[in-house]
Amino acid sequence: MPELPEVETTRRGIAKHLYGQTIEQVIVRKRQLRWPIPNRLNQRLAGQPIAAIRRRAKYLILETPAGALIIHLGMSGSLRVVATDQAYEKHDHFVLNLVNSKSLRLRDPRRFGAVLWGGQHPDRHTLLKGLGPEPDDKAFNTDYLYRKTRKRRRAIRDVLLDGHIVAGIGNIYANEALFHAGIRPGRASGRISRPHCDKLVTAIKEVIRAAIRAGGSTLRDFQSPEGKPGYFQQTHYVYGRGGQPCRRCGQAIKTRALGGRRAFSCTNCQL
DNA sequence: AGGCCCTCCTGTAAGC
DNA sequence: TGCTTACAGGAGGGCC
Repeated sequence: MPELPEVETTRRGIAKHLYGQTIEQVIVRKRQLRWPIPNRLNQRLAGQPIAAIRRRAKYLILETPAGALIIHLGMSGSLRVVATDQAYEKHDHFVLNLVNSKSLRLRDPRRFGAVLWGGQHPDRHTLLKGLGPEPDDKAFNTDYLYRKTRKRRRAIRDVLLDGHIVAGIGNIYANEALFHAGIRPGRASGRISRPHCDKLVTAIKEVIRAAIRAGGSTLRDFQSPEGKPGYFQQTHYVYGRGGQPCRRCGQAIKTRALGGRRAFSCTNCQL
């Protein structure tokens, strides 16, 4: 569910409650998420101060002197900080109680999320080590995307979803960025010219930056840790707008299945 | 090695 | 109204 902007919104929302705090207790209420939550997290983390909470792609990394906890929200995960004595909600699977009587809770109805032990070097974890650059990284530039797509037949939309090429982009922002760059989602990525790669890189950086500013997109499940919705979906040009008029030219937005996931485009504005 | 497909799970909404 | 079905923002893993 949550893509980079929603995960970053979550990070910012919980960070202010976590900085300088100490973990009192770890409670695993349902161990089987995408992978089983590791044993002994309570022994590892009880008494540990929270040194930082970072984001890499769609992963959140909670750092303590004893090691780092890696959290992924999957499709339906959300994190909130509430009073420890507040009743659990349905699907609250993982809990970090803090010494200040606050509680960080991971709620994840579909259980595609993950809680993993990252040790002293979470960025070397199997799931993180092969990730591509962040969209806002200087390393994610025209030359890089051009090079990565040469001789590739894959649809450009699917390339953007591949975290090993660029980190954190999901179906919403892939479709939105492609609209702004004027490229159809199904175009073979190897056939995209250098000027269009340039447009696309710029569009990705802008769309992601704007979405973070707006607090992400609220679709089915996502809300920020404060319970406020994200507002970016109000500025979607194509995603979720099948059949509706293009905001630029008025032609109906087309929806099509691409690799089992929907792709949205305006066939007039995008070539 | 690239690329395609399947899979995990529940909630929601559309369709009949 | 109520039952059934399709689909959903992720992404690793298996297979060709």
